[in-house]
Amino acid sequence: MNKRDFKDKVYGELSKVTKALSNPHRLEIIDLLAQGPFSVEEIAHYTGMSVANASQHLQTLKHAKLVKISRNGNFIHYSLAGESVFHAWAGLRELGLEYNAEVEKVVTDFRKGHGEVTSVDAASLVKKIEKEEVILLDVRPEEEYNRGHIHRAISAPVDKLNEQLKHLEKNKMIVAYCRGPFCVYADEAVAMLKKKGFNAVRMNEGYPDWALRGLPVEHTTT
Amino acid sequence: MNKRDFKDKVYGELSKVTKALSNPHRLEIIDLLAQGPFSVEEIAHYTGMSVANASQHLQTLKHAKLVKISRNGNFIHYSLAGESVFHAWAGLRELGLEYNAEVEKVVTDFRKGHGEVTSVDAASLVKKIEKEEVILLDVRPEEEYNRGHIHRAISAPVDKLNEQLKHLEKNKMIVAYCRGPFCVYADEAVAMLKKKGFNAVRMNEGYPDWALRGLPVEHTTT
DNA sequence: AATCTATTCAATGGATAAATTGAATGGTTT
DNA sequence: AAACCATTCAATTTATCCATTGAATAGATT
Repeated sequence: MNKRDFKDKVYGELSKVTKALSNPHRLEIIDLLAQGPFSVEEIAHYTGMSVANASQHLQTLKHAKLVKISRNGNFIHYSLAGESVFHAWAGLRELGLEYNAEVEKVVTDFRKGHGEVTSVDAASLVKKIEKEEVILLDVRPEEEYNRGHIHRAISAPVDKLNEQLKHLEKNKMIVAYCRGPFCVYADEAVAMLKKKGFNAVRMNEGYPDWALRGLPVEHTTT
Repeated sequence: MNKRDFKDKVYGELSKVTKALSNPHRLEIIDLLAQGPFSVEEIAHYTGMSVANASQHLQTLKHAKLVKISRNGNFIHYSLAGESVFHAWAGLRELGLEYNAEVEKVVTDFRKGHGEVTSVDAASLVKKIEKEEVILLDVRPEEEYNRGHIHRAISAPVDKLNEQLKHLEKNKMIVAYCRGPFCVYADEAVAMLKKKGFNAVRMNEGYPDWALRGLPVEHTTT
């Protein structure tokens, strides 16, 4: 095998992976699967695709070795093939947020539309959370909280947040987090909390970012 | 802007970036530009494309904000738009090498074809290099060495390596590095050195990986 | 100002990707 | 074993991508 053939093969193989990542729906799927396993129907519903279409995209991701499957009764659950898939996704996310003004603009505009949602980063929160100087809310669906969440976080799915308001102290800062920087649950939660007079901000990083850095989490040992 | 529109916009914008990365030629260009700026003609020559075709791909990369240009006399030099482009590329590279058996197979097969080239990683070398227990050869074209290289590395372009052989000590281990894990210069150099009776290995990481980690380098201050 | 030259553009034809529809598959459960 | 259900496949249409060719552009040099 000569030099040129080698290069063609290497970059060709790698481009199979990047090709699988070159579609908005598939990126959304990757971002979702970073939370854990989901069935095809759940994925289709969450991403607003038809089941057949979602299935096709999942096949594409599977052939690129980006996701893997596991059967669970009648359902097939898809999840990321490994840690470096999330790692690579995080790299692309960062690239988008740092160098593509469009992406950043869309995100900040959306947050302004929700009443100036301000965000904080994980690093500045670790100690405050441990000392219980802030209240940490996990506003993802309860199912995802149960799979794993940040240490000391309280489950408060955004659509059931109303019921929990009375148990929250008004004088403590409230930090809401969800799936990641593009997840809107935290924005909705912060907007609602501020309307009710709470001092609330969102954390940019999601659960998977936190967990990958080895910061304290709680999860069911399986 | 509602939830769905927001997601469509965010993942849509991000997919423009991944789409730009979804072509083998463009990946090769990114990998090359990690070494520094190159003209269109140089890029075309190195990647074996026609100039017009290379230019088109470069336009694609430019629109995705992955590369930037700078004029230099009659030439336009392309380089990576920033550090997180290399970062994201490194993430994808790792993904390919870890989860895509094909990529790894191609690389190891190629090295076997060059007489069992063994490789070492940067971490294990830092101290040995500083103590001068090993000889470190930069086998990239001299031009790239001049732009920046690892501290204590000797420039020994693979096509001129022959002349330098007499100055090398036979009893020290020789480590060759080049552009990165997919760069073949180091393999060629190691194969040649071993044939002549030297104790040679290749380093997987290239100059940009080394520099990004903040390990000691020398470069022209511009 | 005219020429030179690296780079880009525009147009073409062939190849590949995406959403939709409806049918098929293959484990589960009754 | 039959019925069921989540998922996948096959076929179609539409849209987008890629390499090639030859012409155009826009800085730099003379």
